[in-house]
Amino acid sequence: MKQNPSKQKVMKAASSLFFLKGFHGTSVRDIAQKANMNVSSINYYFKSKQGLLEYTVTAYYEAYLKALEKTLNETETLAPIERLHALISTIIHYKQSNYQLTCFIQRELSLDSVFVREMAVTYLAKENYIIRETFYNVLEGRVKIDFKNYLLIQLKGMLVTPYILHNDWKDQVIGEYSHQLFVKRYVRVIQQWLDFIILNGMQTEKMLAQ
Amino acid sequence: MKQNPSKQKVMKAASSLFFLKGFHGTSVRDIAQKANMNVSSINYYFKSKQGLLEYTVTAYYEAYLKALEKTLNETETLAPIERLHALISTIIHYKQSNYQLTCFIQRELSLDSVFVREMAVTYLAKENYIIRETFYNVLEGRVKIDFKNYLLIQLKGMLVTPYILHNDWKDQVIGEYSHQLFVKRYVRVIQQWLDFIILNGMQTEKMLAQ
DNA sequence: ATTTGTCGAGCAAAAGATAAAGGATAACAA
DNA sequence: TTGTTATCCTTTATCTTTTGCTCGACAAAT
Repeated sequence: MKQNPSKQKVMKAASSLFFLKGFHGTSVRDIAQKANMNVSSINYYFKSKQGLLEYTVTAYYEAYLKALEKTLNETETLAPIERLHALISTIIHYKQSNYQLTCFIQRELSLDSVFVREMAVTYLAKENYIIRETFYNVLEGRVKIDFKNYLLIQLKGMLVTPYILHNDWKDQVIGEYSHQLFVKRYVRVIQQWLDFIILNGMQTEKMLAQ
Repeated sequence: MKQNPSKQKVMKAASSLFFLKGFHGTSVRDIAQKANMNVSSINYYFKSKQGLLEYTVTAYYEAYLKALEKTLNETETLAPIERLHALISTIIHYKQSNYQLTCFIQRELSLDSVFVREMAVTYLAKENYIIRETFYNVLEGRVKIDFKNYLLIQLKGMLVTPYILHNDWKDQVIGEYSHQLFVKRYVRVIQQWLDFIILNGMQTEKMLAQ
């Protein structure tokens, strides 16, 4: 996937601005200026502003899903819980190494547009499937079906929280903040929660049944 | 806080559209059309599009903080954990009863603008203070300081997750979905997590210290 | 009769997009 | 070497639509 350097330059500038101002809040002129590039060049490469968005987001998700599948393949022999741990680690690593795009996409995904719906069908469904199956394999027999949903959402929430509350986050973790350290610690926080879920599944379920 | 009905009509239409399309993705004409109202009237009432935004968001947060403080006052005599439970319940209730605005504001808060920074200083700081103090009172002596941060973020993440992953959410909870039931269940999921944190504080801390 | 609210028309700026012309580069033939 | 052609990229200038907002007229209410 070697890329045209100009194209890359535009995508980088766009990601940065989309992250700060949102898609509609960013003009093609802004992007052109930030990338030291001409407006027409951007339209030449990406056809339109929408095209730039689609190209960038698609590239993000293609690489993301590839990473998830790679992890699944490499952990086929491991126990379900180990596999889930590995998957979580991969997810957080990828998101962290594409920080701005992750935040931007997460935000934009909650909008209502044809593009978002297309992404949902093409990529989110797949991501959801992978996470769900891997997670449910761990829960197997420990928790009632209708309660699994809540736990799954809780897990997914943890996977996106740092990229939504990123303002809070930076305030809190200031000083010791670094990507590596963050990833290491946060992955462990999630895994800790997981272990709790597995051990206490039965009790939790009882409480909720009221 | 009795309001002008026209003003209310505009705010309702705006909330709905901002929720779907975002602030920059919504034009004043869209809002006017949805509210069966003239563009000029909107500018008459709110001075500008930005004014409409500020008015709406401010009203949201004023009522929100008022609700939080009311809960704090009403639970002064209770144990810290009970107090936190009550606070969480109030938060989720309020967010759920202003669903679209909650989703919209949560999304827009991650943008970079003077308005967001103003909101952060005026309201988010206060909200954060309330949640943090109430939460830390519960953790008192159970967990090391630098680990508290992670737990606080995790808690805050749970409080916003439903309003960020609302697409996933509706897919998952379909059928049994209703606001009351949701609130009841979700609050309990969080409280369950809390109980775990308190009981296992020491162990968790050890694991993370590595 | 004065304040308050509503409306249609329209302006000026911004934003998305395109057209057309001009390099640069490489392949190829004279 | 030199000239021709084709392709890819960049730039300048321009077009069109959208958007935020105002103005002045008119109506309603107090």
